[in-house]
Amino acid sequence: MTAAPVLPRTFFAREVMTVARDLLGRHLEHDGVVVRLTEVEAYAGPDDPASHAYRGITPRNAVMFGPAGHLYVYFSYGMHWCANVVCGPDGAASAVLLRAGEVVEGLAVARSRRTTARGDAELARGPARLTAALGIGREHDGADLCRDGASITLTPGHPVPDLAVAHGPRVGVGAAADREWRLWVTGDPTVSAYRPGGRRRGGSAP
DNA sequence: CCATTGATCGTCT
DNA sequence: GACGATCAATGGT
Repeated sequence: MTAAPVLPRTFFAREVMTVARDLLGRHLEHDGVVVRLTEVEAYAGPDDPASHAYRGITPRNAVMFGPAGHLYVYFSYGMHWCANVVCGPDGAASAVLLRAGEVVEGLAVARSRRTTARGDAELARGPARLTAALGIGREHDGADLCRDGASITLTPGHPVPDLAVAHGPRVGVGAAADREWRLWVTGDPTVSAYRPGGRRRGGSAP
């Protein structure tokens, strides 16, 4: 498909917010579908209460503690997969959650993987929808995006100017709500809806 | 358009 | 045993 160059590992081995900002507008490709990233969220390592790395290394989050440029894929709410790109120096355990994008190639394939989508803007609008549209799942946890011949690749795409980048608190996150580490392309219809963090519903019936 | 709720299970306490 | 970095369906304004 696209013959665009893959991003070098040095791109990912920088401070997590810097990488998150630079990921906007870039293209993520896998198995016949290309998505232009429109929304991302930064998560730091053990010092970030909202991060999966907050309580140290476990079997699930082990990839976060490894080298930058690998995919950290986790299982969410018993039915969805979400994908992060590991960032920063090795061991920093920081990562960027890929929250949403616009399908720019492979529309027919993406539609077949997302039959409940109401329109094309909804195909990859949300972290689990994005992985579904691209066909990314558990087998891609730890995938190296920088290796030559990688099945999942991040390519330059089209840069987004500073004026078009908005930021705010992370979606569905209660802890560290003051860190406005969610970045998105202003006004883009493929950006997901905001939902505040905190716990839903309280009581078990007596 | 907005708010609420069930689905469903790996992970960590 | 409780809790999610979520989604889709439902019912109301």
